[in-house]
Amino acid sequence: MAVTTAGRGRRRAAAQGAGATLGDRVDALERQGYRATPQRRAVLAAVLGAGRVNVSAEEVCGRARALCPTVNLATTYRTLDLLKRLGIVRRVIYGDGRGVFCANPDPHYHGTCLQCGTVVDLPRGRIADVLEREQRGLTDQAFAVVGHRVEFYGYCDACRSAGRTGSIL
Amino acid sequence: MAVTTAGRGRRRAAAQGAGATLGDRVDALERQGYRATPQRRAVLAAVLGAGRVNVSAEEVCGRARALCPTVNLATTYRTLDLLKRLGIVRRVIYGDGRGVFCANPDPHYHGTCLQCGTVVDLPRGRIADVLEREQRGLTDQAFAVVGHRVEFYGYCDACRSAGRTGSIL
DNA sequence: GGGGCCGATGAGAGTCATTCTCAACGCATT
DNA sequence: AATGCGTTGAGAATGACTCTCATCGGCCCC
Ligand SMILES: [Zn+2]
Ligand SMILES: [Zn+2]
Ligand SMILES: [Zn+2]
Ligand SMILES: [Zn+2]
Repeated sequence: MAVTTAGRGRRRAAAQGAGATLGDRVDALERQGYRATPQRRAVLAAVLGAGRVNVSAEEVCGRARALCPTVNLATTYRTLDLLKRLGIVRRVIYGDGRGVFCANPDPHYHGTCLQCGTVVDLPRGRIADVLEREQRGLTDQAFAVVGHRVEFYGYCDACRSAGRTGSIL
Repeated sequence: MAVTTAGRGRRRAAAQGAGATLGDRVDALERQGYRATPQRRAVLAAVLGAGRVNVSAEEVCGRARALCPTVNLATTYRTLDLLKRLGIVRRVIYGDGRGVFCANPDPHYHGTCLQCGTVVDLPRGRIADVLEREQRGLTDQAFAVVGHRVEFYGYCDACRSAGRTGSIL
């Protein structure tokens, strides 16, 4: 995959949602007044290309360097933070406090492997509305609940087939 | 509150659950072969005395020092980790990756204040079994789900009455 | 009632992810 | 060419947490 500067403004305006492409995110970036530098394109491509498995900032930086060798870890953090503010990526914290990044625009959950710490996307079921109903009842005079977050844990394919069932928690 | 060395072995054996006291935890500690040193008693008292609001290791250390001035931050971490292994405290990670400790033995949820980061205990509703049913359906060939964690977020009393509604996330 | 044993401790150094600082750079505008 | 400004790389700084190691304090045995 190569990162080019082509394509500005000649794509349909599918900025958000499941069908959004790399170019759409570049457009979104520029529409908000940010420059789509080679570094930012590379970070964007790296995090979008990670697929179902979520990636740490360091991994994103490594993948981005394959597309633009000058990408620096500080720039990676800066860009990921920018993308987070624009709603393009999510930052997920798992059990031991490390952060990973997810560019999946569809509503979904996250599952953390108890053995190796890998964080994968899981399809969304029908929990959300139950949780939303519940969270209204949780509000009392000491705390007003406005949202929630669910995290599942278990074992990834690699760890399961290797018979590893330890726990990092 | 003072931390004494008295009471070993002359309390009823209510080691776990809602009615457990400081002394019960001391017993549990010694029954497993660990010494109930003044430092450990102080850390235990500090984390038990925190109430509904969960506390960071540094806060625990500060509170513990009021009971035993020699308590060190390293000892606080060591003791909290020991208490976690014994099931006496829980470590909760909130949105920005910081850890807080909770000694509430009853099943309950945690709510994080989006403004100040305070983590409070919230009563458990009837979500748990819905989630457990759901998590079975989430298991596929790429990930085996074995558990889950829910975290609510909102605004604590202090921030609400001060009209602060920012977000640390 | 002194000596060894061993778990526990304090102080400080080390680690690791993340953030900050600052001089240099790219690129557009004059 | 000179100016301006958003962006960048390198490295220092931060902050939560962990590790190392010399020392401490009971405890058992003689
Ligand atoms: Zn995701
Ligand atoms: Zn795994
Ligand atoms: Zn709690
Ligand atoms: Zn608050």
